[in-house]
Amino acid sequence: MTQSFRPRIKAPILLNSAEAEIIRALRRQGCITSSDITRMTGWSKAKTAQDIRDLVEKGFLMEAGEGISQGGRKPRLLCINRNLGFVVGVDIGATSVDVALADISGGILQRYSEAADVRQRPEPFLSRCVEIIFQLMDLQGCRSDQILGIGIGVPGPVDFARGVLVAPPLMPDWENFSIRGFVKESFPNAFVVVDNDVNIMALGEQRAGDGINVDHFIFVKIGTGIGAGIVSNGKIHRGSTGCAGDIGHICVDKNGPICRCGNTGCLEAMAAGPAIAEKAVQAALSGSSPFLKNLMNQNGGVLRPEDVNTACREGDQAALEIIRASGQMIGDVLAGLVNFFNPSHIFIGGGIANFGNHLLVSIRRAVLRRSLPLATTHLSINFSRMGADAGVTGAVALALEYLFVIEDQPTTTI
Amino acid sequence: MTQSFRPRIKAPILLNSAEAEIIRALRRQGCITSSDITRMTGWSKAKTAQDIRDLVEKGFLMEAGEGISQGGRKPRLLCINRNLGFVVGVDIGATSVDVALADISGGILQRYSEAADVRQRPEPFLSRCVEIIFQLMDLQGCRSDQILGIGIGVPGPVDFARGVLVAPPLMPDWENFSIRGFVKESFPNAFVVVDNDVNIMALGEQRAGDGINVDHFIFVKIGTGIGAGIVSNGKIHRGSTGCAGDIGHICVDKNGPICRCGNTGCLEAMAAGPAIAEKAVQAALSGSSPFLKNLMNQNGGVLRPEDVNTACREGDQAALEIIRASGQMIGDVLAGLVNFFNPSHIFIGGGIANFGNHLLVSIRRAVLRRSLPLATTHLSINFSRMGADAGVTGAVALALEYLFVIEDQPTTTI
DNA sequence: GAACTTCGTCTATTTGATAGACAAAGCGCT
DNA sequence: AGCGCTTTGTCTATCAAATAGACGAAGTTC
Repeated sequence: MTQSFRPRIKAPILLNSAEAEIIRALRRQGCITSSDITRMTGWSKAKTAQDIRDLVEKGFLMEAGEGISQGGRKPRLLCINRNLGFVVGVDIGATSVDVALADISGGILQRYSEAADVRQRPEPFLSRCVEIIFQLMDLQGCRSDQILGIGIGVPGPVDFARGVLVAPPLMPDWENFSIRGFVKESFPNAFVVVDNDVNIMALGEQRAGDGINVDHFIFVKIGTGIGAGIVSNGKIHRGSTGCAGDIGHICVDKNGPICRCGNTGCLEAMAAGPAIAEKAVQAALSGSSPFLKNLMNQNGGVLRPEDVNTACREGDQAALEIIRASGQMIGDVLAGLVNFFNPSHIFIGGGIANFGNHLLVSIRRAVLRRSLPLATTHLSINFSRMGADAGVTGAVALALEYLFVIEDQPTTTI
Repeated sequence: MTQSFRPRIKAPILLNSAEAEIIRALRRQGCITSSDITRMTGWSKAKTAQDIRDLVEKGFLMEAGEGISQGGRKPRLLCINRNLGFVVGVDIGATSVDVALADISGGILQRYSEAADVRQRPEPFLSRCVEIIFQLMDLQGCRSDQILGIGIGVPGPVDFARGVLVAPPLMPDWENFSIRGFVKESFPNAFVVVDNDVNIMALGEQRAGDGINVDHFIFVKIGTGIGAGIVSNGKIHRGSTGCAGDIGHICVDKNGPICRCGNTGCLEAMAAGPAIAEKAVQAALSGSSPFLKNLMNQNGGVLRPEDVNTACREGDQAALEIIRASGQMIGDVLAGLVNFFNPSHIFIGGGIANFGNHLLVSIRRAVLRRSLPLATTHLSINFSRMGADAGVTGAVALALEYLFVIEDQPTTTI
């Protein structure tokens, strides 16, 4: 054996249920011994040993030295073969792109973010993404054919089965463009999955955040737009055409302003980032907030949503009022969704997530006032603690979910 | 063998996945041959024959004569042993109770409805239900120990795991009362499952109505109250505390009337049966509807929601307006839920379901106006065609779902 | 150093499924 | 009626997967 062992693997990776169980245990625990598996699965020692031998032979597992003795002979440790392959998570936002390179068990190895404008055509945008991926691969010493899965989150309605955007308001040029096809040209061995950005954030929260082991939750992203990722019975709910969670265009006030969707008084038009900035400009111009006026002059006549937050921290009353109003409108909509969906957790993320407690308190108050007691007694509403990581973590998780496919799934209901 | 074969079975019935597959095939097709099973499962003839022998021995299957030849030897037909046991479905409404006795494959054998007042204490109410069940059993010649499963739907929020009502507005005396424990005293062999009435209607629509093979839908019941049964990824979504679907208390107008829940402008307070009747009384008194005034005098000063429907059919403009207003409010709420949940179907049932097209058109129009195009292009909004059957059919399906338990479910995700 | 544990391998055995031979039963054509 | 062909159902030999348990290697504890 003159050359190091490097099996050629192609996605998707088919596993039988026994193999899946072993790999799942390894993902959770990192390192594990053969008799650990025997104990947790109830299999005989021989079967466990045989399955492990097979997985090692196929290149999924490798030995990792000896463990500590439990009062007898030292066990041999097993871990996932991190050189088998890699997965990539891409989180495309309206104004930025986040890329992560991860090993096959979901551990992030390299990470990179940069500003980007999603309104350009998909080809140059995605070419730049691919370039970033190659740079991260170089840093890690990873070849193109070792990329086995790529998960991509995009800020618009996705037809999940086809992997294309349908009528995306932010990025009209992307409509029906095959993101999967374009990316796959550079990574022939990879399985490419495209999903809505909020869905991947929800997935990230479920896999690596506070949403772990939570059966029913809603991840609300508040930024330029407002959207929700939904988890029902432990699974992402995408809806019949894949556009579930589009709560930004729920009506809060029939007599409200006109939204870019054409309707009046949509939540997004009244409570999202641009609306907050617009209200701030008005407060500055009307003189009700000297602080904002000052900030606006410094910024060259423009105010961003973050400026309202800054003003609020400095004790500016008008800014506080703007944030409270936003929180209340969001809370009013969430109250209805809590009655309908009865989640145990609501996680709030996106650019607004660092707006601190004033926003959160307003949201909570509105939800508690308008939801049924049975639905709110055990309801937790909090900012996601994952920050910008939720997106890429979820994109990596999405890639992994579709990279490993379990064969022979028997019928689950009668 | 002097006595006919009657095995003693106790719920829940444990099946392995092969047995489950056979029984599922039999449920669908009614009668089936051994080689049919071979073809649809891909198993060898020997395995199929062996499994069938086992199921016949256990009493689940029985032979049903010979089938027609396919060009060779005649096959022996197999069917489910209908004498093995029975299940019961009970649909408790606010003012009525529906009971059905069904065989083990869900076919309804006997059915009975009567008026009942759910506001009384649970013991006498449920005693009457048990009495009805025994009467249906007598008609069918079925013994008490042959009842293997009982599904019960109740009009209020149910803690599904415990099988008790939690803070039910319609039936406060039932709070925390163990329906399961009470019913099980009369049917020691039965597995008793209690669920919300709207959930069982959704289940009925899914199993025996137009919801078959529909992954994501909402069943909306409009009657004295308004509630929704939710199916996500083909499964009932009950939410974290089991009260999902309580859409009757979503706000439609902050300045609206006070609801019994204490809030203002709830959908239920403005668009459900009592609100319709109340508006009709006002229309009668104000003189805007001579027809309703006439009807009210005939009824002794009282108007029911059905009277508005009658008036509308006769061309009464005020009644039409009342119905349209209700439909619009319901549609406005559903529009938000369509954006959030993206179902492919909405089924409308309950006492209002025979209000005809005016209501439906108003609902559809409101939903289409306020929902996103991607969510509505393939959305169907229709009355449930099951009428009063949805409840009991679903209750029977619920009982069956928990009566048969498939062992050794392997992990489905990695 | 003796007694007891744990770990990992190996063998004999059991269990479950398969392939394919074969007989029974039926159809269609001459 | 007879012949060839098909389908059905049973039986047997065989293969594959999992188990139990023996056994030696390697460690710990007293």
